[in-house]
Amino acid sequence: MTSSEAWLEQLHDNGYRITAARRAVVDTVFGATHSLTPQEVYESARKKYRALGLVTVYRTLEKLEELHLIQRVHQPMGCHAFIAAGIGHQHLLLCQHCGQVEFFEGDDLDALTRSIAKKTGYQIQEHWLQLFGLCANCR
Amino acid sequence: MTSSEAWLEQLHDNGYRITAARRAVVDTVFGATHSLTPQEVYESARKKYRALGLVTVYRTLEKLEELHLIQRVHQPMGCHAFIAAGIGHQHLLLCQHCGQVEFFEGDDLDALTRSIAKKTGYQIQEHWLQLFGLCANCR
DNA sequence: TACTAATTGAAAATGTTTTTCAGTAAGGAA
DNA sequence: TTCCTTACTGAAAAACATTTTCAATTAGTA
Repeated sequence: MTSSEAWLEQLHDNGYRITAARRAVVDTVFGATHSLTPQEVYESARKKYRALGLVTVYRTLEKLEELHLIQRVHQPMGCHAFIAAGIGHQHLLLCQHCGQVEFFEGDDLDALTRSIAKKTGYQIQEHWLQLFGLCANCR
Repeated sequence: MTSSEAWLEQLHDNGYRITAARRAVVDTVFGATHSLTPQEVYESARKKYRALGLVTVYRTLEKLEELHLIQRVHQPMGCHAFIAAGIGHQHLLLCQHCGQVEFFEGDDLDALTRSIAKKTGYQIQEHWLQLFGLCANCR
């Protein structure tokens, strides 16, 4: 089941209720190919559910992030946008022109990590890797 | 010359004036081993120059960033802190316990980049890599 | 030393996110 | 179905963060 219904089910399974407001937010963020700020989610989701309040957008995004269904996207211009989360260990690839977001996996940073750990004395626990460029359409 | 004087000189060379307020901010950020938010810079720099205003901190950080003397640090908890910039192509290593920031270089992501470019059709132009862990003292 | 334009801090304005609150409604239990 | 508890809602207010405005000050050159 790969649809926004699965997200709603996840919310329900975690004791959260399914409401019209949440449906609108979930439908908006699920399957978006660009990252969206709370304000952008609000504007878009309100087309589906007119009475939606911005506060509910913040609250719903918070819960979706907590359940790892969405994740924050970090960019030079700002870090307030969200995108549906990748599954497992994945990294982001961002188009600098149109803003499209893609995931990729298969980075092997073990050698690098070991080398840095040895050099610095750090015990490395996590890494962030993000690529920026131009997507097939924009190049 | 590796001192905060060099930063002041850079400011001067770019047509900015050197003032007591700027000295206090520069002295605070230069050589800090942890990233600092504007508020933290303000609190610390005010010990050196009591009359300093928060607005001037924002304005000075803006100029230092513009001259690539400092850079923004992105973290899960927030992206509003700054640290003295690395020289050339360097990446960040952050201690999750004490917040210490270190730089490292020598990442070779060419193979990965080429592979992702081929797979996705992207023309990759830039990358962000950041490692998180525990520093020698905190582990 | 004098002058001009950049810089200053305070206050106001703007923008974003969180909290408060009273009314509403989801969804399990009967 | 109906009832009941409790989560959820939007609006307004509050809390924060950042930027703009402005009149007074001061750096740095002529």
